[in-house]
Amino acid sequence: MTLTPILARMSADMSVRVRYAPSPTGEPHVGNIRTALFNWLFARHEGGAFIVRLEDTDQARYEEGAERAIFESLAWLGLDYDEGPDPSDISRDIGDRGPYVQSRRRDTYRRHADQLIEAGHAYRCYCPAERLDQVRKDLQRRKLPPKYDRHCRDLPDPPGAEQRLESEGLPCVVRFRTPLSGQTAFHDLIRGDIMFQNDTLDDFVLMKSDGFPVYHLASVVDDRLMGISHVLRGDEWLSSTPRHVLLYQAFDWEPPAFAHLPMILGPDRSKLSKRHGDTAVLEFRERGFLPEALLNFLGLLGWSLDDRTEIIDRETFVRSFGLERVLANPAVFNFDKLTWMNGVYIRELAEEALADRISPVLESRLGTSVDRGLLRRVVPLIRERIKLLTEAVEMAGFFFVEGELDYGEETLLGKKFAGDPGAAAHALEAVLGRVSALQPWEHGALEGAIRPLAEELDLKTGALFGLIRVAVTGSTAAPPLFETMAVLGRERSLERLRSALRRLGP
RNA sequence: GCCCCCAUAGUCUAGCGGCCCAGGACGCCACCCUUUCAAGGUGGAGAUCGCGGGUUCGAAUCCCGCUGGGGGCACCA
Repeated sequence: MTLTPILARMSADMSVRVRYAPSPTGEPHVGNIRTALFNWLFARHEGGAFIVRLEDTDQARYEEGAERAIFESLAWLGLDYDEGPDPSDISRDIGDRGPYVQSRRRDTYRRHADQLIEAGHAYRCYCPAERLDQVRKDLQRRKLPPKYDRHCRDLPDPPGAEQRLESEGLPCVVRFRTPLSGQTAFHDLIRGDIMFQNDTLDDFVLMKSDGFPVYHLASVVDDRLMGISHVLRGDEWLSSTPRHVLLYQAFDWEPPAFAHLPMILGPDRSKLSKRHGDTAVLEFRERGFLPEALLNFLGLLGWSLDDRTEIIDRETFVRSFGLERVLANPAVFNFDKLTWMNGVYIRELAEEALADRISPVLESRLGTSVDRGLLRRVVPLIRERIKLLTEAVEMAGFFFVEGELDYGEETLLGKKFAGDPGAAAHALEAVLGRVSALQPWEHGALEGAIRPLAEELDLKTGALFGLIRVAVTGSTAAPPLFETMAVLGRERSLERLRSALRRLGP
């Protein structure tokens, strides 16, 4: 009876707890969400908890609506979390180790900063920004590392000096008193043992003058208070990890396990960012990517199942994922491969399911409502022809629009009838004559009626079919002709053939 | 400038001392299928495993150096 809570606590302490800690400074991009994915996979594989924490301690960089984009990106990819802000109301929490929004934890950070000051691990710094800039510039000009010169580290001794400065209204920051010598080492689950000389570090800021903490303090305090067992984050954090380890030591806390994930690079091999184009997660949704395809692709950036498996579903990922197979080297985001993979997923989707995905895309792009029955018949014609949902617009939009199609005479005539509109008109008339009263109006009958016509007109089948194709679809690339005409229906097909004829003039 | 990380084809990767004069995938090329476009099938080009030293009977695999690339060095995260 007394054992139960102890055992429960022990297993809770030993269980895996990981977090995704984005800051609401914009829409999450794919590199960022890959970190979320690996955290999620690790948590799910280990049967641990996946926690989301909003790191909104930079008022200047805050962007309106960023939280919504974060939650939407996670939801779109199906990365559910166990603890974090309530997406429907950020002022509320899911889970009992919150708040999960750092701006609501300010007194916690203040308390911990004070604690460090009292213990002699931190101090107040009154240097104005201009002085810091000056110092930094000087050092850079002298080709020296741009570090804070520790001007306030040991301020004039008279007791009360600090208070005096404060009462004079001087703003101050709190800095960490970094050891001047020695080294700080830690183990990275992906890279092994890493060591830094303390004298290469400087007295970094813990609390800003606006009362907000800086990342280093906030994340360490939160990771500790939230019971984070493993910190899986991007490689760009590797060089600030010694600072974090030093903080854990100053607090006399056991640090979590660290694993620095390889970064995702743009085509120019620099860290992926907005300037590489459309890298925002939700932008991929706009462009017609399937979340399961993006997830599959991202899961394979820096991790692999074996030497040949490319298509991996969510369950297999969860079952197989492990840090042992995470690579240390960065990966360039290969857009072509993602697009190919998206095509694979589209083809694997059941027709009904694919119709569900395509319908809203068509409706928003075409600006009309899409008839479900018609769409259901169109899907089998295009599913092997599109790699992106948005391609359904070009490939099959003509099924859903009324009125004249938008194409020019040059397209209609193509190479085969170039300069000879008379012959094209003649062929179209022949087709109309042959097909107007055709019974039944279906694929086989249409082909049976039109194919022989080519020979009768002394035309290549390709030439005749091509002409009809443009007339009926408005494009030279479309689904198979007779199926298309069958689905489009007699009236609309004939109408479009007549329209093409009219364009060729008398 | 200093610190740290990384290094197999254009790209993503397999490889953890002999099975590899290196396997898979995207992309590319050719052919087949074919009414266009795709999808599919077959075949192909493409890597002196960044370079140089070691260790070892034997190295893509271990060690060292170099070079190259990336990241960090804010009152940003």
